[in-house]
Formats: sequence, C-alpha cells, structure tokens
Amino acid sequence: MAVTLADVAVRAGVSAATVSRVLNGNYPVAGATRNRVLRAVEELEYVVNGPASALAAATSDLVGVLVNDIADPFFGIMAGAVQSEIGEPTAERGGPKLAVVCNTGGSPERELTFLTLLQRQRAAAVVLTGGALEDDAHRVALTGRLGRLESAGARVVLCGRPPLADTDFPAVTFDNREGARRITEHLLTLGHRRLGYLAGPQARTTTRHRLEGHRAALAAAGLAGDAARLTVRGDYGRSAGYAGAVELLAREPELTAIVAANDTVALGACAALRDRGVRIPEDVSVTGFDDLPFAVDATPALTTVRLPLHEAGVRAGKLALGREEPPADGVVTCGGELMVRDSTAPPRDA
Amino acid sequence: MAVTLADVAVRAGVSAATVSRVLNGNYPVAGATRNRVLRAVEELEYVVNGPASALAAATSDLVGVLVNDIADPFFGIMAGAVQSEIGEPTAERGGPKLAVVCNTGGSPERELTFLTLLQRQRAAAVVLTGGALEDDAHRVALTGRLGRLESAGARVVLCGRPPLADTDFPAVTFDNREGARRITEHLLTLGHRRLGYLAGPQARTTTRHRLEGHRAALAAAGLAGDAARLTVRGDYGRSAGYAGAVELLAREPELTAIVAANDTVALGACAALRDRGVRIPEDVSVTGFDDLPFAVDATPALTTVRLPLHEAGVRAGKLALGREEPPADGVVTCGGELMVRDSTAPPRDA
DNA sequence: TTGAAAGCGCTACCAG
DNA sequence: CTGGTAGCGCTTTCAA
Repeated sequence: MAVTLADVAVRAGVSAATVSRVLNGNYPVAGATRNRVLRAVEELEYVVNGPASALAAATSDLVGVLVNDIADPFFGIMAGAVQSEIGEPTAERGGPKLAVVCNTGGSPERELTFLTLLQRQRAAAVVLTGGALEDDAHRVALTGRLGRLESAGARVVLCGRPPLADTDFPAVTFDNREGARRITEHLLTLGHRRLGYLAGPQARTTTRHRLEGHRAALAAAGLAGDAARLTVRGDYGRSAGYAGAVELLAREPELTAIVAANDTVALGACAALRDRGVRIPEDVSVTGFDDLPFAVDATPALTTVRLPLHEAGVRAGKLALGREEPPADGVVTCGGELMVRDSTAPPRDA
Repeated sequence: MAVTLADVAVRAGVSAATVSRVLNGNYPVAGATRNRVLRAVEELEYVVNGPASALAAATSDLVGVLVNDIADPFFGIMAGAVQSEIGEPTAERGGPKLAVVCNTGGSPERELTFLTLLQRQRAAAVVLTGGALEDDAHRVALTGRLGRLESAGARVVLCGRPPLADTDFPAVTFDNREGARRITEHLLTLGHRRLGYLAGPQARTTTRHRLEGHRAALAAAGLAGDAARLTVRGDYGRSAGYAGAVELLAREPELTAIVAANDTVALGACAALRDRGVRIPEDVSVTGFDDLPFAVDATPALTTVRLPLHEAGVRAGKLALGREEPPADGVVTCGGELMVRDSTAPPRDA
C-alpha cells in the first residue's frame, strides 16, 4: 500500500502525532524535529490521505461549486474565480481547498443530488451560482438540504442569486433589475419605440428580475402596452436566442431593438438577424447581459450590461472560507453599478 | 453530531454490516430487511460519510478533471460530458461519481499541484484534458505523479492530448494535424496564396500539431517559403487573436486568409479585422478550430474545423470508469474525420 | 515539546 | 442471509 503517516514517523524517528502536527502546522514543534519530518516526507514522497484526515477531523478541504451550465463562460468565469480564491492556502486552518465544480444543467433534481453528494464528502463549503429556480416545492427542498449541510458544518454561499427566504446564508448578488431597466431606458433615450425582449427560462430569479427592469423602463415611457406581445421566452442557450429573434420579427417586423436576457441568447439573436439579412445595429440594435468578452469581440455591434463575474466569484470564495464577514443583512451587492457597454445605434427612423 | 450508520442499524434493528450491504448493494440482502433499512435511512435523513467510506474501502468516488481554462467553452463542453458520463451510477461498483474540475490555467506547476491534491483525495480516476506541455522536465515530473496516482489505484485518462511517452495511459485524441492540413488545403484550393497563421502557445502539443498540418499543406503547394514570416504566436485567448491579426496585417497587408489555432483566437482576429475596416470573409477569410457553437453563430463568416468535444468527453469518462476497454495501442481517435464547416470565400483577386 | 492511545464511521472478512 | 469485529490512516486529547 501507499506510504502512511506512520511510515513517515518511523523514518523521522518521531511519533505519528508529531508528524501530524508538523503537517498541519497548528501546534508548536521544535525546528529540528520539524525539519526531520519534512525531509522524511520528501524522501518517502508521502501524500496525506484526505479521507482519513477528513474522517478524523470531521471536515474535508473540498468546496462545492454548483453551476447551471459549465459550458457557459458566464459560469466558467465565476467558477474559476472561486477556485483561484479558495486555492490559496488559508491562514487559519489547512492548506489549499479544492473546488468541486458540479454541473446541474439547470435541473432542480440534480441540484439537490449534488448537494447530497457534497454533504457525503463533508464539503467545507458550498457555493450556489447563477439564477435560482422560483418554485415553492423546490425552495423548500433546497432549504432543507442546505440547512442540513450547514448543520453538518459546511458554509453555504449564494452567488448570482438573491438570499433564500427563511435562511441567512450570505448572498453575492448582481442588480439585475436595475441593469435591465437602465439598458432599456438607454434604448428608449436613443429613440427606440419597438423593443423586443428575449427572456430567460421560466421561474428563474434572473429571468424575472431582468424582465421586471425592462418592463419598468417601458412603463415609465408609456410603452407597457406592447410589452407582453414583444416578449419571447426560452432558455439561456443560443438556439433560444435564434428562435426567439425569428419569432419577434414575425410578431413585429418593424422592430428596431432587441434586449436579450444574456449574451449567449443575444449572440443567437444576432445570428438569426444576419441570416435574415437584417443589419446590426443599423436596422436592429441587439443588447445582452453578462459582457462575455468574446461575445463583444465577435460582434462589436453587440451592447451588453457588464456583470462583474470574476469579482463575484472571488467574494463568494472569501465568504465560503470565512475570510470575509458578510454584512449584517447578508447581502453583498457586487460591482455596485452596472455598466452599459455602449455601441448602440438610434433606430433607423429616429 | 450527524446521523451515522450505527444509528440507522439500531433504528432498523439490524447490524451495521447489513446497512452497509444494503447501501452498497453489492451483497445479497433479504427484501424485508432491505426495506426496513431503507426506511430507517429515509426517516433519519442519513447521508453516508464519504471520507469514512473512502478510508475503509481505500477509494473514493471522486474523479478529477484537469482543464487548462475553465472559462473556455472548449473545456466546459468536455468537462460537462465527462461529468454526465461518470454521474450515472455504475453497474459494478458504487453510486454516481463526482467530477472535480480543476482549472490549471495552463500552468504546469498547478497541474502537478492538483494531481497531488487529487491523490490526497484518493480520486478514483483523473482525466487530463487539452493540449499537453512539451517540456522534458515537466513531462518527467508529470509521468512520476501520474504513475504514483495509478499505483494508488486511480485510473488515468488523457483527453485531447497524445499518449504520454513511457506510459500506457489510454488517450482520447483528435487528429489536429490532419484537420489543420485540410483546412489550409481547402483555402489553397479556393485560390488563397497569402495565408497568415495564428499559432497557440509555445511548447503545446496542440499548437505544434496544428501548425505542422498547416505547414504541410503550404509545402505541398510550394508555399513553404512565407510560412515562418506569416506565423504569429500567442496564447489561446482572444486578445492574442486580436494582437496577432494586427501583427499579421502589418507583416503582409495583402493577406487574404487567416487560420487560427482555435475559435477563441479566431474571434479575436475577427474583432481586429473589423476594427480596421476589413470585411470578413470578402477581404479576408478567417478560420479556426473547435467549432464552438456561439462562435459561428456570432460570426457566420467564420469557418471552423469541428472537433467532437462532447464525444471525446464521454469516451474519456467511460475509460475513466473502466466501462470501456482502451484499444491495444491505448489510443482512441475521436470523431474519425474532422469536418470543415464551410463558409469560406475565395480571395478577392482570385 | 513530544508520545500514547482513543476514536472518527465505514467496509469486509470470518463465523454462524 | 446476517452479525461480530478488526482495522483503514489520521487527529486530538491527556500525560509525561
């Protein structure tokens, strides 16, 4: 079998307890002893047995990160940020943590399943990223699972979704409502009057908040009447954006602007417009959320709302490790103000 | 503390051993007993203690997936595929495995560090994705680490990189060389004669193979002379593509085509061209590798070589779990033939 | 500052 | 088919 603590102890001529203390560095150990142990570790190529250590210490150095779609750079950026933050050795206790990125695919059942698996691993923390499902049954189930995780000693952090009712898990949030309101207001200021909206999947917090902001801006301009007709729902994928744009044009050929619930959807919409010979942004202006770098590189005419994904991930990582105390209300609003990257054109008949 | 196996055993009126058997399902247990145990598990909301189980069984249900850049959908797609494959309960042993996605950021040191962390967790398998670094010192270090992992009982699978010398780890590979050769040949057939090449980072297998294929096609057409002058190196990011395209245009203003080492680089190149008023594909045709869906949606004029990322991930997952036996030579070439998605224009003076 | 020893919760072997 | 039980390798009191 593999080299164990005991082997190292023998080689260094000390007890197992001492080796453990050296490795964890939480106890005073004489310099000479310490060096002897470290040398033995090197020579034997000793690697700690994580499970054994987790069992004895009743906690592991795994941090679960749940994402809705791992192939979406939106989540990739946040997950990468979380990992880079928790990967740094903590002062207080233990070495670097390992991020376990779990891809729920947006499925509520898988979300719960992963949480169970993470609890089974005795994860030190769990970060739930991206919009949450707004469904009572699921909310109750989720609250239960997270509660059990917490009482098993895991920290729970929400990132990119609002606080969970009846809990006090810290949440790192984006101001989706205001961002959507501002971008629509911006389009209205330019003179657009027939705006289509490509909403995200049903019953998601991000979908609802962004849609609310959009509607609020329309209402303020007295354009609420057409809102429902010019809203198409779909998931957060590009094909939904493609199909949605086609549908919007069918409903309103005189459309001059499209607001999409995220960049991926916006890109799909751009593809549809081009396939139909519509020029962007001269004929129709397209805007999205997220500000994924390649999206605007590929389509410079695409205007997006910048969400500070990386920053959110880092903050979530800090909260997950207890390196940062959450504010009294538990909500960290990330990025302060949303930025609108501006390359939008006025409508052709303005 | 949390509910333990013993608690369940008491509640169900059986021994701990029996509960363990029911939970692992590898042993015959009477139907009635079984039900009683399962009911007790439900009532007590029992969750297996992973570390304890891993310690006793000397193996965990974690599978490590190393990626070079988690924010790049190229890796997201593969990692997602691996996870969906290993997430299904195995017939032979144990429930669903949990994928640990580790973001190396392309750093060789971090690659080694993560492997140590995974060994510490007693990972059941490790999948290394994406191009490998071609550096002797690192290769030796990597071989050593992987060897130790293997002798600790972990399966090792390479995905998107060639087999590792002096080892027999199975490898799922793409035919990068032939793909690059074909796409360049394709451009030559259309009449292009001044082709720029945006190569990936130094000393990566993917970079070298793709460049070799490109050069082979040029050589076959008697155009090898200009190859070195019209090759610019950079990393696999979009800004490298942007800068690279600018550099290429400076070196050769009469350029009619650019081949990029991947889609992300190609998108950066497209952005640069547009910023300089160059039309795509009328003035310059841009091609890339990977065939990331949003890339071609955003830029329909972009032609790419399709790599079957999802399929590769699934195959890697199967190999990692031993659900599929590797062929005799250990190499699974994925996708058979590379496809060129065709929307390339002939050069303006053809 | 160090050692001895008692578990942590589970698996798997050996009886029955 | 089921129970008893000896560890798995580490952490952490409690003494020395």
